[in-house]
Amino acid sequence: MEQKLTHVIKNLFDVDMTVVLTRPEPQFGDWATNAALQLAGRVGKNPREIAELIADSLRESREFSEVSVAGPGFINIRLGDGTLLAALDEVARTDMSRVYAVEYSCPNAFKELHTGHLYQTIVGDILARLIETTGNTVHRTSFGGDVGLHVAKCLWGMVATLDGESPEKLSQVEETPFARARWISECYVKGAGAYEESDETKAVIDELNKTIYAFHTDDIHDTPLAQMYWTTRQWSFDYFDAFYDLLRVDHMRYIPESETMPIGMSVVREQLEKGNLKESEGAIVFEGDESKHLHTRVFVTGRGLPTYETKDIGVIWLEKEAYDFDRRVLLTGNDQQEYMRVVFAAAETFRPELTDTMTHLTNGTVRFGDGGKMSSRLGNVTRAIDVFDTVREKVRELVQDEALIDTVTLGAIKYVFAKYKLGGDIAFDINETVSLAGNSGPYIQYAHARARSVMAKSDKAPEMTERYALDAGERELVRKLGEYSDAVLRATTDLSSHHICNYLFELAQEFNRFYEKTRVIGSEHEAQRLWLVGRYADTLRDGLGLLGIEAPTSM
RNA sequence: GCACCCGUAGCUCAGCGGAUUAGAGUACUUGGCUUCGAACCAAGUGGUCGCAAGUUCGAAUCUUGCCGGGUGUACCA
Repeated sequence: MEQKLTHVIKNLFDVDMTVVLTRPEPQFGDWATNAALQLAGRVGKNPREIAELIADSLRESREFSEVSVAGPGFINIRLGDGTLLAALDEVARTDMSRVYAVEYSCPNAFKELHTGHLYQTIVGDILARLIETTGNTVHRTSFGGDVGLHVAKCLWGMVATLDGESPEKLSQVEETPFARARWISECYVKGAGAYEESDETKAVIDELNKTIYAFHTDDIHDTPLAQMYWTTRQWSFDYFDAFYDLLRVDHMRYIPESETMPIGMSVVREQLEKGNLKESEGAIVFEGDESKHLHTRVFVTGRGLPTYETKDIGVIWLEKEAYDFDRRVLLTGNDQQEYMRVVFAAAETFRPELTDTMTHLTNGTVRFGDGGKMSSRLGNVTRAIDVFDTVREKVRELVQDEALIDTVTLGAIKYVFAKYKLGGDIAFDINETVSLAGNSGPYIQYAHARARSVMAKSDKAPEMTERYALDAGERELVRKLGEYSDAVLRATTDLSSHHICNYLFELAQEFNRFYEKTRVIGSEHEAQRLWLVGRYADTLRDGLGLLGIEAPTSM
């Protein structure tokens, strides 16, 4: 389409321009362009005049059933039914064939996943899939701390809880990944409290912190404390996997801090020698550039300990080594935006080939609705599992089939996180999330199931030919179906899933309008209409699939 | 102080490579199921797109300045 218009314009006015086509209101046509208005200045003619010339030229083609000029000079184009139907099979996806590292979720070991992780895991999973569908290779990674003060507090809490450095007593803890994570979390709370309360304990925990580092640097596995550490560390990893299974998302490679730290440290030593890092007040820092609004950040503290900057550099190096990525996409909370700018700037200084290969996306925080009854019951929920369980309880009231409860629960949760543009805070209203009405996951799932059920009721074979004359309702539906690839393209180029949600919802509404006034089964056009219903159901299924949401055939 | 993000209907949000009459959901009002799944559909109420200038034939969209909210700003992550 665009090319055809570009060609026409070139012929008429000898001007090269990229024509932008938009989807206007149905009353205007299937496509519209304001090219004539843009040309007016360059050609020195009245825009309506230009538009008429272009329109005349387009009218010669059989593809268009109607070309009109409206308003100040818009060209509205209506396609012939055959062309409209044929366009459904045109896929506007580009094969990029690049290698991507996509990093998201990033929970710390020895802690439970909270709401932010839930949001980020789901969004990250969708982003990775979107990148993959455009023909790229994707390596999913997640990065978190398995060493550090939070681990020391936790380990101290374990010792206190078990009344000694007794790894054998760990068998007292209930043997499921979630129960173990819960227990570890309780130990952390105990340790964190003790750390604040007494200076003596604080000193002990600080010492413990060093001991834990030594478990890695000196490869210590046999002391009772080391056994406790390595065992519960593995519990943490098992818990992450269990959670990702529960969410039915792809697993990512978990890269623990202990692994990136030595890499980061060696980069720091190397860059200190090259002069890219400087010593300042006893610390090793990357000096910011005022003109670029980059602030100075510490890479190694005055006490010789690496900061997260160093560990993050380590992750980048490790991923580059492991995957030789062409591009790297990182998803974090938006509080890390400025911090990451500095890390990226440092990475690009150290290794210029990385310049412009890394993208940092940020997500806002999940806010819970206030005022509603359900939200007050949720209270100050921050654990991911609590959100999951609460939504599941609500779904249980509405879905009878036990086997579908998790599917619908995940449909609701994933959709509500996917439907917002990335970046802003999102309001999480429990009632709206599980509501099967409105722009929600279950609404789309239900719409799909309903369409499949209509299909199942007929014994005729769906059939469509390009010569079939569409009636008004059918035509609207076909037009909307044709916008699917646009929505996917927008989502992949913007790396934002909300375009898909908006589209799927609009499509479902369009279908419901069609279905309301059009008889399918028993109609003389049954075969063609079944074909449309099938096409519609497939589109819903594929779109939900991109969002990582299953589309059951009945519910 | 400086930097970044945000400000669109009562609420939650799309739209922002300028363009035909600013859209959805929700809430509220009304109408529609003895016929394919009404978790639906139709109609209505509701907005000086934070404010003010500027660029343009044309600005929610681009520029600048304000106001308001959030976040970050050297040894935490």
